Amino acid sequence: MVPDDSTDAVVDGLVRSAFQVMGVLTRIGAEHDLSLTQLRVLGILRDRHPRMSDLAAFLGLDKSTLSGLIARAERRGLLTRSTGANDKRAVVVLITDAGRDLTQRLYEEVRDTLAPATDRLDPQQREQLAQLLERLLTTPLSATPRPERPVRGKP
Amino acid sequence: MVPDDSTDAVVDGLVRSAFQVMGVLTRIGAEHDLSLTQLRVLGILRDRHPRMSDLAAFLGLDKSTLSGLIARAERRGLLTRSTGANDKRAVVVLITDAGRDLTQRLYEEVRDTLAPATDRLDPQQREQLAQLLERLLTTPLSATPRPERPVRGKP
DNA sequence: TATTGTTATACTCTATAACTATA
DNA sequence: TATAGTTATAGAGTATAACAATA
Repeated sequence: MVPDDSTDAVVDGLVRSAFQVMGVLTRIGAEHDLSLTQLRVLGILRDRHPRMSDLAAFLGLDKSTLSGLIARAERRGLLTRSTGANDKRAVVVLITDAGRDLTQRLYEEVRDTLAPATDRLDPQQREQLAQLLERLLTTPLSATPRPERPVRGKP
Repeated sequence: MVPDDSTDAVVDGLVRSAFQVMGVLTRIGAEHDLSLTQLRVLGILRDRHPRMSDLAAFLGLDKSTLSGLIARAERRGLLTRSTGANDKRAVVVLITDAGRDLTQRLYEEVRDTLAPATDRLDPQQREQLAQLLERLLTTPLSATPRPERPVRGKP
C-alpha cells in the first residue's frame, strides 16, 4: 500500500510515543540499577522460562550479549540459570521471587508514571487504543527485511 | 485515578509497541551505524538547532554524554557544531545536508518496515490511533524527577 | 560565583571470534 | 558436523568528577 497522510501520522505517533515510553522505562529501571534490556528480560520471564538462545532470538541480541546480561542479573538474585532437562547443552533462565517482586513494583511504577497521560482518555478510548495497538502488535514485521528497497510511490 | 483494566491494557499495549518500534529503529539505525540516540538527535535537528545543553535536557542525558555522541556524528559529517552568537560559551548543533538526507531515508525505511502493521488498519482507524496517541503525547509526565544536582563545588 | 561544554574515568551493552561441551 | 553457551576483546553509550572558558 502506498503510504498516505494517515500512515505518516500514525508512524509519527508510534515513534514519538515509543521514545516517551522508553524514557519512562529507562528512568525507572535506572533508579533500580536495571537496564532497559534487563527490565524487558524480567518482564518476559514472568510468563516464560526460555533457554538462553530463545531469549537472545526473541530480543534480537547475540547469545554472547545475553551471557553477560543474565550473569549480572543472576549475581543480584533476580533470576537463576539451570541446566536443561533433556538437552544438557541448554540453559534455562528462571525468575526468582525477588525478581518477580521487583518487576511487579517497577511495572506498577511505570503505570503510575504514565497515568497522567492515560487518564486523559476515558475508559472507552483506552479500550479502543488498546485494541488498535493490539492489532498492530499481532502483525509479523518480517524481522530482517534485508536490502531489497523497491522504490515506492514517489517518482 | 485508580487504575482499571482499560488502563492496564493500554499501558501493556504502549509498552509492547514501544519495544517493537524501538526494535525497528535500532535495527535500521544499526544498518547505517547509527545508535538509537543518534537517530533521535538527527530527527530533532531536522526542525531545531538547539544548544548542547538544550539537547541534553530534552533527551534526559548528561551534557558529557552528548559531547561524545555529537562528536562522533560530526566526524561522519552528519551535523556540525558552531559557537553561539550571543553567549560565547554555548555551542549550537546543526544538521548538515548529508545528515538531513540520511535521516529522511531512514525514516522512510521505518515507515515501510512498519507498513505491514499500519496497513492492517483502515485510514479511519489510523487517524483515530494517531489522535489517541497525540493526546497522550501532549500530556506532561511530571518530567524526570531528576535528582537535583546537589552542589558540586569544592568548599 | 554560576553556567556551558569538554575531558578523563569507569561501567554496561553490544557484537564478533574463538572456545568447550553436548548432540 | 552442528548447536548451546561462555569467554575474550573491542567499540559505543552512559554518568560522575574535574576542568577551562565565559557570563
